[in-house]
This record gives sequence, C-alpha cells and structure tokens, in this order.
Amino acid sequence: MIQATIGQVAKRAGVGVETVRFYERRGLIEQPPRHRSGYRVYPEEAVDRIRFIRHAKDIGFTLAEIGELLSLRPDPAGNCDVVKERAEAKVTDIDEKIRGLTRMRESLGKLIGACDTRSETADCPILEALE
Amino acid sequence: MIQATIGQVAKRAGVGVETVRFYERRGLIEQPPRHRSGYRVYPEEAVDRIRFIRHAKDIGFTLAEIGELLSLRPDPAGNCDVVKERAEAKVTDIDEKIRGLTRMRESLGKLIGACDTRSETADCPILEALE
DNA sequence: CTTGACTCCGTACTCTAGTACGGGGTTTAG
DNA sequence: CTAAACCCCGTACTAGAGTACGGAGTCAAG
Repeated sequence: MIQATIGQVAKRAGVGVETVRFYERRGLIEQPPRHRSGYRVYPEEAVDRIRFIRHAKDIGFTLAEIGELLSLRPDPAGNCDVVKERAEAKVTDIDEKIRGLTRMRESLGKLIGACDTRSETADCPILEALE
Repeated sequence: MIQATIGQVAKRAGVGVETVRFYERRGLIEQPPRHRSGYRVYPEEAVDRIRFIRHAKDIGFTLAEIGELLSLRPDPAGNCDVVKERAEAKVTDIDEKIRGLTRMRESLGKLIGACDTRSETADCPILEALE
C-alpha cells in the first residue's frame, strides 16, 4: 500500500481528512498526484510530513513557522548559506520559546512548592498567589 | 470609591473595558449590580478577580481552565489538592513542550553543522527530529 | 448492479481571546 | 449649560487552526 488515499493517510497520521486538505491548501504538504478519478494518491512520506507538522504544532509552532521549518530541508543543489541563516534564526526563536516556557514553569513550580509547606488548615497558596 | 465603574476597574486591573465585559460574558466575573443609569457598579473584589484571571493566563491556563480554577475558590483550603493537581498537569505539559523544542533545536544544530561540513546526508535532520 | 463508504470541491461555520464599531444615554468639569 | 469623557448594547471583525456541509462523482463488496 505504498500509494494511499487521503483517508488512509489521514488515519495513519491521526488527523481528519479535512485537515490533510487544509495543510495542502496552506502549502505545508505538496499537492499529490491524482488518480484518473481525481482522487489524491499519496506517497509514503506524506504521513511523516503530517506527523511532523502535528508535533511541531504541539510544541508551540504556528503553521506559518512550520512552513519555514519545512523550507529548511537540505537542498542538494547547494544554497547552504541561506538555509543555514534561516536555521540559525529558528534556533533563536526556539530559545525564546523555551525561555518563555521556563518562566511559566518556574512560576508554577514555586506555587506548587508552596502547597507542600502549607499548614493543614491554611488556604490554598496557589489561589492566593494568583490574586 | 469602594464602588467603581467598569473603566476604573479595567484600569486598575490593567485591561481594557471591553475585556471586562468579555470576561463577564464568559462567566469569569459575576454580573455586578447596576446603577439606575444602567452603569455597572463594581465591588472592590472585581479588580482582584481580573488580576487572578490575568495571572493564571500568564502562566499558561486557558480561560476555560481559569473558569474551573475560579469555581474551586469558594473552598480554598479544601480544594487545594485539586488546584495543585491542575498546576502539576500544566507543568507536565510545559516540560513536554520544552523537551520537544530542545530536540528541535538539536536537529537544527545538526542541520547547521551539516552545512558547515558540507556533508552530503540525504536525510533531512529536521524531519528526523520529531519522528 | 446496487449499496454504502469514500472522495471531490467550494463555502461556511466553530472556537479562542479578545478588539473595534456605531448609535445612543449619562456624568462631570468648566 | 455644554462639551468631553464615560458608559450602554449588540454586532462584527481579527488570526489561527481547523471542522462541517452539501451535492456530486467513484470504488469495492455482495
């Protein structure tokens, strides 16, 4: 089953059919060749592509950013400099995202820590701290 | 001025007037009593309420989750465990995102390195990253 | 050969967290 | 008293990421 229909691809990637079409419209997936009937016929890699998009989305990238990420695939025909520059910019982005998340994490961690030291009858320190 | 208008409350809480009305529609703030003119008349606590929402949002809770958090407030001592659980779940979320970002970062590092050494790897390190 | 599942397409709707708009009434400072 | 500043309401808009709808064509099993 190296040639899959949109439904099979969607299922294997864990998304809906409409989502696959949506990613195609957004340019995140290449337009697959069509069968004579008009049905899309996907190569194996399509599933990986969609999984990549999903994972990247889960960790906080927007679809626009994911598009940029995907454009960084090494091009055998060279032009390494451009790719490298963009990759470096992405690393900067990622570091910033990590910093933001780390801040959140620290705040939450502190609040949770306060819970552990509270006396039995005291009010919840998390709720208190949020005020 | 224990009785404040929406504008005063918004200003003190650091949000826009429209945001206050929006939170009210979402059920995150109680409907305040009205003056004869129809103007909302807020009690002192309204400002704290909004600040609570803002802080919770800043550390990563959605408005829906904040609604739940707020529903736990009437019993701050009794519900502390529940609140703590929610906070811990958030931390788990955040840690997972950070891990994903770190892996993505590493993949990009590899890509950049591959550029430098001009090695002709056929595989795309970015796609490798999250599979 | 028919039925049900699947696919096509474009358009329209959903949700999140607001922000803006417009046409009115109210309050307050000068 | 008047004009600015404030408030009311409902509606509509934003961006991001899908999800649903409806009518039509296609494919596979029985």
